Amino acid sequence: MASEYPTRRPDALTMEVVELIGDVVARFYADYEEAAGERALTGAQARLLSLLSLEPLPMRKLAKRLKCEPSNVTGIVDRLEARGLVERRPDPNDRRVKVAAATEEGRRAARDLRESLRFAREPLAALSGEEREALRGLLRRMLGADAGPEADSPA
Amino acid sequence: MASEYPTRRPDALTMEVVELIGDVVARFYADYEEAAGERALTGAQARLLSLLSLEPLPMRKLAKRLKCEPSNVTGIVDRLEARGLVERRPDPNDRRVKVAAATEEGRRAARDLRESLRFAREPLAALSGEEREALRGLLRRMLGADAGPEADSPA
DNA sequence: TCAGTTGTTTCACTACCTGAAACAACCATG
DNA sequence: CATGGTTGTTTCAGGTAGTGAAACAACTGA
Repeated sequence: MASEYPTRRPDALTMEVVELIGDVVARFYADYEEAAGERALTGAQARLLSLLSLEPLPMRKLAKRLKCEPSNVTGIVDRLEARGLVERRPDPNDRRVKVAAATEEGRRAARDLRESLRFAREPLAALSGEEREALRGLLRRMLGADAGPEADSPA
Repeated sequence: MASEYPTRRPDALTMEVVELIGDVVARFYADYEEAAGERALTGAQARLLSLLSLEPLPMRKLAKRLKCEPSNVTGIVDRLEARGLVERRPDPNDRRVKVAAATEEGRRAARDLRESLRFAREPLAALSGEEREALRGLLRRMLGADAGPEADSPA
């Protein structure tokens, strides 16, 4: 699936774009952490809460989505639960599984967070509507290209 | 300098682009961590080493570049130094400061890492040269828009 | 029934990260 | 040149994130 020539160096234009993407990533990441921090959340907590604000998920699936070990999710959910942002529910179909769900307050916090992403407004504001559409198209193709590792439902 | 109406919700197109950027960020970040991991480096170690592969830097400046506390840098440099990838040198002009510098092996590791970023090749490979140029332009404008916080030299 | 599997947690361990305090070296001023 | 303030680095305590192994309960299939 991967490149046939893993050591071939990309051309200058590609390298420059990679550099720029790296900068954007750094900016976005920093802004995200800061927005989370303003709500006394860590980045990991914010990411988990964002997932749960869409739909409740069992611990196991949370771990898969966050690409980490289930034992790690336990701790993050513990801390969010202690603050009343998340709760654990039993799964009626399988008494082993605990379904983590955002509470009303948790959903509110997640919405707040999403809407406060400064990065969304400021740098993007420099682009016209047409340019944003062009950017959307390019990003979609980048992401679609290597087919996101969606090994989720066929588990 | 920021938006006048911090709570105004962005339009749908903007939100979608933000979503896509988020996805790109997640992909890039994961790939970066993985590439680092393959060389037995953590993400933080890899980022610090990348900086030092360009030029030696005093601890204080490293902290500024990494946007973290100097006390944190101490530990990361400690671990890299223990592995021979980085060394601390005295600053002839100021006996208080320690200048961290990548060793030959450290520079090699950083170059390796940079060239192995899969994200550089695969998703970008889906774009034509023209599209890459367009993307470069858009990213540049996004980053230039809010003037990167370059409070570095006037320190 | 009972062996194997799966979902969650606990535990030990490492790394990251912050803030406060210690310490050395610099610098300015009297 | 003494001395007090500042700056650069480290140490420490404390909390979060992350892994991997082991424990445990509950499910599943033979």
